[in-house]
Amino acid sequence: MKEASLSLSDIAKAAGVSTTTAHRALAGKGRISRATRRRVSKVAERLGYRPNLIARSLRARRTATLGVVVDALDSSFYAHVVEGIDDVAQAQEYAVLLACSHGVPERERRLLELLLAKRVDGLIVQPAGTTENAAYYTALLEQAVPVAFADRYLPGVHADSVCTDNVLGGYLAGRHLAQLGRRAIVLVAPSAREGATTSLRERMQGFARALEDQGVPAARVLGTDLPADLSRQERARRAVHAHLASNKTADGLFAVQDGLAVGALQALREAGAKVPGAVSVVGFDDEDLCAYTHPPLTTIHQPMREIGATAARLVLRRLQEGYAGLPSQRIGLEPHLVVRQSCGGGSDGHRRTERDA
Amino acid sequence: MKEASLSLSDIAKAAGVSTTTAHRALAGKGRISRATRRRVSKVAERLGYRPNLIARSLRARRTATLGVVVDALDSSFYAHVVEGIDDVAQAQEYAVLLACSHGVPERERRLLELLLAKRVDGLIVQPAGTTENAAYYTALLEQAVPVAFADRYLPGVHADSVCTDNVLGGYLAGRHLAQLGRRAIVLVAPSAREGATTSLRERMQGFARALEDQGVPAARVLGTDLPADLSRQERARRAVHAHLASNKTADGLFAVQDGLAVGALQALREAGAKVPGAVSVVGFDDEDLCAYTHPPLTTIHQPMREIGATAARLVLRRLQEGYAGLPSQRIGLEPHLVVRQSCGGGSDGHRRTERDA
DNA sequence: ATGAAAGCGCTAACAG
DNA sequence: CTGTTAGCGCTTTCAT
Repeated sequence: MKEASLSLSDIAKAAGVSTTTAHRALAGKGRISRATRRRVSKVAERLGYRPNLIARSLRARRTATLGVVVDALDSSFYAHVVEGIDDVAQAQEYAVLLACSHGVPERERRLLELLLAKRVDGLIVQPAGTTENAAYYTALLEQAVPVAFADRYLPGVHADSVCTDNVLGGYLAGRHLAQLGRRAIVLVAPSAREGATTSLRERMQGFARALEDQGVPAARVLGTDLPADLSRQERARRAVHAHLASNKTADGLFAVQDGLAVGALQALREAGAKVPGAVSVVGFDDEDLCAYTHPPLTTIHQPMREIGATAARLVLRRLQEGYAGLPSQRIGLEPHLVVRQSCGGGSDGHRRTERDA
Repeated sequence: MKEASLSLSDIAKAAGVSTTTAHRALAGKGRISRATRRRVSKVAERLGYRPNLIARSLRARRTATLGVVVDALDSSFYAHVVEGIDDVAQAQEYAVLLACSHGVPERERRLLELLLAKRVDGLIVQPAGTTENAAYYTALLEQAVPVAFADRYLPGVHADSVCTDNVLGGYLAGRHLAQLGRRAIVLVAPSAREGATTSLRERMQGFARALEDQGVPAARVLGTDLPADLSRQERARRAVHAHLASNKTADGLFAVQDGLAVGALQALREAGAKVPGAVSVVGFDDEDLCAYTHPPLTTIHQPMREIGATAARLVLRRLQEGYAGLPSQRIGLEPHLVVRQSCGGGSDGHRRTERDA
């Protein structure tokens, strides 16, 4: 068993030079003779020298590490976003410190403090809550910590952010239902906590505007009275059942998250309402499971990987170009409609996007 | 804008004490008067002092960080595993450095070297390949680096590992098909690369043994001749089509990964073979999408979160109890059969496990 | 109860 | 081309 890891000075000693020389040899810069360089390199290799990046970070005051805090990984949505981040980070030789906040603002703050104490160079976060941490983030920005929000943002906090253009996404959903001739349209509301986020609010706004533009009556909102702790699926299932039970009708339904759409589909099936014959259903996110629901779910696709990659690039840009001059930017990536079979019209099972249409 | 972050000595200065005293005040140990302690704490708080964990790590020779390398996050499987790791890590005040190897052994090694250079205290990895990195891992273990494999292991490498009991999982699948009266059973092979992993080999072994125990003819293996770069779904789809086209029959099918099962289901549907009427299909993993396939997929459930959590605990145990004495252990977590509707027999759509059955 | 000093491993400024 | 020295921020002797 080899002993504790070797330091530069061990290598230097073994090669019979000073640590500075050893450093220059391995870093490959500064004046150094070919010969010494090769000799030192060889010794380092032979001994299995592994530079101590902690020491380097202390000295350099940078860690080449990005901190990432997300709600959770259990929906394919954020897993893809993190992959996008990882891609960009690896390409630029950055590492990623990851933690899940489980949507709890206070926990998020605790995690951010930990990452910051570990001196990450920048932060990418899917912010939980709405106003709880706003002042905290503003303070971070004043300290010139590079922060990029992903998927959601906090109004009034001037950090960079990358989201899907949720207003547009909602609009596409609404227009699609309207153009299919649907007139009695309902919308399944998310939980109060999730519904307070910018992304979900914007989806609903865009949706409402589309109906208005198309001269369709505003959508009735379902499920606002349900308990907070239900799963998305169960929440939607109950909301739709309640609606149907009170003898109300619907020929179009928009769920602002795919998870809700799944529950709605289930309720509709249980109630004997044909989808898409009697009711057209549109979801939002385009999670992996959408291709497998009954019937396959027409939904609004978010470019998940791209969200992560763009957020990472935003942070790295600030790191590389210097923080000061750059104004914060809010980037909205373009969503598109994926037509499957839950709305009628797109009956062949092939995925079709707005562009093809 | 506040200036660059404060050090302990800044706090000390502001409080009119030595850095040693400031340290004792904040660390809350060593002899210190109540008064000084409170005073220093107050100053630190007021100034927004954030300890530099990099410096602490350099000094302490530990980082309170776990390194995690996985194939990818894009199937729900590994996303759940990472969540399990994160849970345990957070509970013990550890952070997680995450990177994706995309199944490439050499990239995996490069990432591990990076994490090690960053001086993570331990490693959790889903090892890519079979023998490519075996010597590398053995060397790491000799250097007393705590390594735990998750989901798969490398034969001959004596690291801790946590996997589903894949032999048992395969066995459950085989027995289920046999007990349903299926006799012409086929097995969809994974790609050569994935098929070389311990987990997939063991699934196939367990499956074969079950058929044998039940007196059912050995399964014909489909798709071994397909190109390497197909998606799982497409691979299975083609394999099944080819089988059917050559006028062979099958009344039972086992796919060693859910992704393959999805493609098989698709091919069967395209060919007009009723599932589960004419053919029973069993998958493996119990990914999120299984509940949504046509028909919902009966599959072998792996305790994903638990795999991650257990691997994390294994590494932490070595960290806390000291490395030396502990022999490596291979942990096999119990899988179970989840009966949905792709096999017949479980027709109510409710999820039923072996235990309930 | 408090402080001075050294050192973790690296890098850069400054000689020579 | 090479070496000496100092210091990143923290913790830990070892005094006082």
